[in-house]
Amino acid sequence: MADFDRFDRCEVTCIHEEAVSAVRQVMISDDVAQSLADIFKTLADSTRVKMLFALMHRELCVCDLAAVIRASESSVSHQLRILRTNKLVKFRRDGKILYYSLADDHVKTLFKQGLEHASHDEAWAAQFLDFIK
Amino acid sequence: MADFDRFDRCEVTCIHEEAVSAVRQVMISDDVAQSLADIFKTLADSTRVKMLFALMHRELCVCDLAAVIRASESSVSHQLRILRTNKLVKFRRDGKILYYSLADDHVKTLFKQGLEHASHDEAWAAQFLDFIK
DNA sequence: TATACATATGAACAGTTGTTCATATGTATA
DNA sequence: TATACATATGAACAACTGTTCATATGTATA
Repeated sequence: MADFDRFDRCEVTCIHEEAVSAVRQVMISDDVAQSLADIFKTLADSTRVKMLFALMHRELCVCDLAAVIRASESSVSHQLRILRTNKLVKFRRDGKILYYSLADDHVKTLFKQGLEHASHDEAWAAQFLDFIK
Repeated sequence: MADFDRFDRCEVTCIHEEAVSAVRQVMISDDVAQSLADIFKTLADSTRVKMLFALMHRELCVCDLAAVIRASESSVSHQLRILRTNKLVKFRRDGKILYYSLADDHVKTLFKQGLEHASHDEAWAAQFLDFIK
């Protein structure tokens, strides 16, 4: 670590010292980088993407969610736990049934940005961006 | 699949048919869900998050990038390939040195949204959101 | 209290991912 | 053309992730 700070690792000969120290000044900590990565990790699975997209439309129970995305209820339940842990969804109970819904609007915004990046100038994303609003 | 479409799987008894078919109407395709998941997957690693955050500040060569985030040059090079493939970074060559930079502003926006979700009412994200602009 | 049922949880397993180490590629300079 | 060096790539391996299957929990109703 001290070695790193002095830029004196002999294997590395091309370092632009000013550039490196300038960027280090503003660099995020490992913890923050990890938190950020964790959010994206939560969204980095097509099953969860489909679940969140469905919940964007309306609240749904576990079993409906499974039917909508054509997945097993067990799988959906496992994934819901991940979404719950990461505060992306909330739920209310009505008898035996749990109704899940989006915790807030962050997911919508993230999906919007994600689709805009994915689509570039392609047209297929237009209707979904439109739906997201 | 026909079974699914008719909602007649005997194991599933709690389906709200109207809800399920309503959401299916607007549901994204598997391909779109996968594309969206792939974008987030690209951002779902703290090494890549740090690399992108560094490149948000200024363009850097592979070796500088490695020094900034304290990772091996080989690892950084592997990760850069992933970022290149997913069109998040671009590069220019100057002699033997390759300078990498962000491909566009989508990453900034995604990080901003991600941090806002992660931070909720916590203060630690303020300076980074401020830096991102 | 017994039964049914919606959902949750745990263990197991295959598939994926990130790092390291060794080696290859491509560019500049002697 | 030979050497140095910045970067890329491939193979190998450990760590992680998502699904399935079996089982548990919790709630309503008979």
